[in-house]
Amino acid sequence: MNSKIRSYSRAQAAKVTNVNAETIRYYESCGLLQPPARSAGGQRIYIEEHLQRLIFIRRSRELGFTLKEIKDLISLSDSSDRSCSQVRDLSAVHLRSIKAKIRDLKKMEKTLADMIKQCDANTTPTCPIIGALTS
Amino acid sequence: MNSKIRSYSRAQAAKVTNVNAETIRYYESCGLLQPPARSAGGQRIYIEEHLQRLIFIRRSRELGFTLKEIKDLISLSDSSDRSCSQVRDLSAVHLRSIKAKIRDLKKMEKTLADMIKQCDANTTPTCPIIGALTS
DNA sequence: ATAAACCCTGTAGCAACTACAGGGTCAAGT
DNA sequence: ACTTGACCCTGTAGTTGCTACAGGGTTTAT
Ligand SMILES: [Zn+2]
Ligand SMILES: [Zn+2]
Ligand SMILES: [Zn+2]
Ligand SMILES: [Zn+2]
Repeated sequence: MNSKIRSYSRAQAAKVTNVNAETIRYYESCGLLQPPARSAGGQRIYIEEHLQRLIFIRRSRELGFTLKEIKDLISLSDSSDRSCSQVRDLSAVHLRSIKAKIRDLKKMEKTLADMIKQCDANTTPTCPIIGALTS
Repeated sequence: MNSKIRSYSRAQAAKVTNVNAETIRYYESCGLLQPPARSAGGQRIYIEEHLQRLIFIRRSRELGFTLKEIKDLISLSDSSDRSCSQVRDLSAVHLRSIKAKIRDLKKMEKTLADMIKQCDANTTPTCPIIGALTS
């Protein structure tokens, strides 16, 4: 005998996975989420499998992976053989891009902080921030 | 007697300011760049003033300011009175958002680096990165 | 005169959603 | 059985900051 399969409406899936209900539909349209079964009236019926994938996507997004990268991660995780090194490489590439972003932002941060400091010390009628941007 | 005014085509302005020619048109459409005079044939004729503004916009973008923020900076820089503190405040708000982005990225960086380390040390058939995202 | 190089407008594409409009469906309460 | 309200459906448009066309017109030089 089969055990009963727990199913979920879109709103329920959204609540459980902490992924916005509209976004769930969007992920399906991008091919990130398998299209679920439909009720007689045409409404989507999600099962645990979908929730797991949604959580996978959400976690990956929280780590800054693009949807394209996540798609690749998903297919790697499905094809179990030798995927470990490929997952590692994908992640390493992504890590480098994060480091690059941090570098860029730190440069902005420093420049801005310096400018604001000059602005604080300013006694002339012209704002040194505007000056620096205009020069 | 007037000195001659040096004028520039879009491509020339792009070259001098290091702003893409299409982007220059885009900035005009957003109200960031004053619409320049036109030739008899309808082509835009830029002068130094436009170049300066384009450089201002580019520098601000390099500091991560949004176009909306840049618009505000421009109107502050035009209305010279008491603008210094307002420019400072706008910049300080922006600086905070940069700091927040850095914090987020650093968290991602750490998590990812840890995962990759675990992946390197992995001897099981399942990639621990996939595992961590799936769990 | 004719070609190359540029310009014009308007529109569509990118990423990753989010927010409708204008319907249809479902479950609970009466 | 019926109604209400909450949900769902599709398709489309908006967001940000560009970038890239298509299908023309203009300028400039030879
Ligand atoms: Zn691995
Ligand atoms: Zn990445
Ligand atoms: Zn100032
Ligand atoms: Zn900002």
